[in-house]
Amino acid sequence: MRYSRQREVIMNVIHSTSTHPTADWVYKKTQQYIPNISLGTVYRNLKQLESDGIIATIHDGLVARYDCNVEKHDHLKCKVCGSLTDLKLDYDFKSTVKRKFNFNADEVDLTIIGTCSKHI
Amino acid sequence: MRYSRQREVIMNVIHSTSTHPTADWVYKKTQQYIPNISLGTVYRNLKQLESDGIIATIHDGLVARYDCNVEKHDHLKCKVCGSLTDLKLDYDFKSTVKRKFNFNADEVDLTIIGTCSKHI
DNA sequence: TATTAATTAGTAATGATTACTATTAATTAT
DNA sequence: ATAATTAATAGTAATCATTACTAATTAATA
Repeated sequence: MRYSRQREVIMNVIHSTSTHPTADWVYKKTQQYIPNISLGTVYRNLKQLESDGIIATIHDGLVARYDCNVEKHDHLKCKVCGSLTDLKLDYDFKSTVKRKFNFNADEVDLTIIGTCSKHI
Repeated sequence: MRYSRQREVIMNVIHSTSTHPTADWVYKKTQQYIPNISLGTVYRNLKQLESDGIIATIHDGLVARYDCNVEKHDHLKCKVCGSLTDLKLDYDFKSTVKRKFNFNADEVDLTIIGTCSKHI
């Protein structure tokens, strides 16, 4: 993978926020630095950065969000404002599903849906 | 909500499988009974059945799947064949997130990704 | 049986994402 | 430093899942 200014800006934009932005949000933000950047370039680079393990993709309903936190973690999703917050829970389901289903678990995708502290 | 043959067939189709079908799969299946059924009708009814608590929607990556099992449960997703299997795990995260984040949890969306018994 | 309003088929529109192509630009060998 | 090579880009068209729209149909009801 060789250098491109577009990719560098995209990386910086993603690392500048913890809001788990969508591709469109990243696109609009990068346009502030490279006005004629293409949406396809954003998508291509996000995919590339993910496969290089530099960012992570979160499927939030029907849109993809991107996360610069690549360590395994879980999310809190607020029904009211739609915000997504990182958290790390403690669990170990691997042995359970191996025993009960002979299923080899690799990862756990866990989101808790509810109301965040701002809207209680 | 008043009776329609389309909705009845859609319900029967969903209850005839445990594969968590997509809207398109349901559409093709209902066409075997009502050849000129409209895809929009399928979507509208799936949404209606969900809001009546008769079926549940599962967001699998970027497509929606539908489940006649409306009791709270979790899923095993196989990376190889894409299959989705129901299971019920034991956990209680509500008190933890209330204490740590003052977050009011309503539901947990939990999927374990890995390899199912058929492909080990 | 006539009236009313929910439901439908068919089609167009939307929104997110991917594919395509000619051009540009980062690297590499000269 | 310059030319050759090829990854990456901008711009646009295409795709896929889903939703919106509208005139016609049909289940419930008075």
